[in-house]
Amino acid sequence: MSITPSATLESPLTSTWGPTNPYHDGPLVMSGYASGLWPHDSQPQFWSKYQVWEWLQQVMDIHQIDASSLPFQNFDMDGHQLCSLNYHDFIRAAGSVGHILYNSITELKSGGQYHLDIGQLELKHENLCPFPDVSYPPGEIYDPSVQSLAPNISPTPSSPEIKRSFSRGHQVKKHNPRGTHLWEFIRDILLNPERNPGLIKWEDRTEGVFRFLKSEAVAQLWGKKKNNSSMTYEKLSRAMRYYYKREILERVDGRRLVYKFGRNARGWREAEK
DNA sequence: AGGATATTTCCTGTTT
DNA sequence: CAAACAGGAAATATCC
Repeated sequence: MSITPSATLESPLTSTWGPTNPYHDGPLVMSGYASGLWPHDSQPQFWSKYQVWEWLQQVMDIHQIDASSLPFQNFDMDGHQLCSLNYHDFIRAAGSVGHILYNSITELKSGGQYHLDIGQLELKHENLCPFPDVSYPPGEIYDPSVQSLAPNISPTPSSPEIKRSFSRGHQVKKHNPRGTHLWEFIRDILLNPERNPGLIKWEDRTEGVFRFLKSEAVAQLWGKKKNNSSMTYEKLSRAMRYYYKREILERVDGRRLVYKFGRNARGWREAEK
């Protein structure tokens, strides 16, 4: 599997994503996925090149790794090709973050279960991470600044256009304050069990019930995303409660720290119902 | 410039 | 008692 040195370096996806990105080298580079359109309902094998990039961006977001340090050009491929890469391919293509990406895609491939005999589906034990990861402190507040991973893969001065605005088909609809809405942020963490340091856990996957395991850590991560270091679970939960009225979340009383996706929350289901 | 949307911040009271 | 949960109000941040 060669990493395809990207012949089509600047494909159609290189428009620009926000000429107004106020924080150039800021801690965050903003996520780039269109709200509600995250293709989690499809198998990675079927992702388009664009979706592969969205996945890359999301994994970077969740790990608080500056996405500009990731050579997206090395992933100029569709989901089928992505799924054929082995661990070393990822290391070659992404350096030290390669193993995170590998774990993520492996998780998605096996977790996403079923057919598509592309020849993988090896290892499917989420508890058996084949590679030692940067494991976040088990019971500590996950310190986002611990980018112990690929802190520098040469900050590629040539601004890697992770950007979006793929005028293809739909997308770019509403407006959301900086990238993702809170519920999408939560959903995406849930959908990335790979290196999710036990922040949130599914209680009932098919029903959309989940529980915060490390509420304050999630709040910190959310705050990090919104560039708000004073975010707390107290405040985050207020925002969560506002979702009840909008039916993005359903109330789950009795169980503390437990929420459930409502009819207006999209993209969290396994296959679709 | 201004309205709409989505939180963020604060707070008082209740429940677990 | 220490967390969570509940919502109302008002302040903010972004978007378009």
